[in-house]
Amino acid sequence: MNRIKRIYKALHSSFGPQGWWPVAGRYHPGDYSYPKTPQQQWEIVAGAILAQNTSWKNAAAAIGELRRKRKLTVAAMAKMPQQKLAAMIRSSGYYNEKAKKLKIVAKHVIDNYDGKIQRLLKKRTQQLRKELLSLHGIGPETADSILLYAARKPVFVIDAYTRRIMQRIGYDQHSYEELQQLFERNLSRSEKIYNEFHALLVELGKNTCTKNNPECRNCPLLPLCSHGKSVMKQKV
DNA sequence: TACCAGGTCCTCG
DNA sequence: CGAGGACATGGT
Repeated sequence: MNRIKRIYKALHSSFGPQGWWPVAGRYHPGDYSYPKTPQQQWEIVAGAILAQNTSWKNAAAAIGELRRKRKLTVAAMAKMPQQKLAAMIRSSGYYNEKAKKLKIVAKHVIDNYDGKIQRLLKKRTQQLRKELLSLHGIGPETADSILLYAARKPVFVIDAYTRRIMQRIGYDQHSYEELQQLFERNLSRSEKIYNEFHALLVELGKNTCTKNNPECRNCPLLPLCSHGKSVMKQKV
């Protein structure tokens, strides 16, 4: 078994299934049947934008507010005044930028897919990826999150946690594409595995492999990590 | 008080 | 290319 697979196995054994992406307000561990509806697909697309460089808690509060006000739909966001939308998603931070981005994507779906998000998400993976990246406000991580979690395509998502963890373990890849290829080349092309793996990396990055003072003592990757080993050696 | 959090865009060398 | 700044709230 290669090193990447060993990392996955160690994380999965330690943490168990994560149940990403949170849909309908909660996680669904071990249940890969989401999203079940276009409404839920859009919830993931919007969530991916709202979560940009922000804690999930803050993004989730914005999603909750949109749901409460019945604005968590393509049609509602496309026609709502940007300023009004911005006020509703205030908790997610960068609310003016994000309101603009949400409207751009919603309008794109209205103008090109009759407002049906499922039509957009049904396109072939690479074509869809390019189309998403062409929209202002959707970069590689957001595009790949949409591909993996909303469209359920086998695309590995790279985020800040993944970068930090892989760098500490000892990998020298640094660009988005390099890291993505590292994972995709060493794993079966499986949407479920990519889904769980990314979620597990986030779990590790949030609670153990933190930016400052990582808890290497309790890290399931300690035997596989160059940083962890040197830290533990010094501790003695 | 600072720093961090499930990025992206723009500008400048 | 890569570095640096702007965008902004809520938790510790």
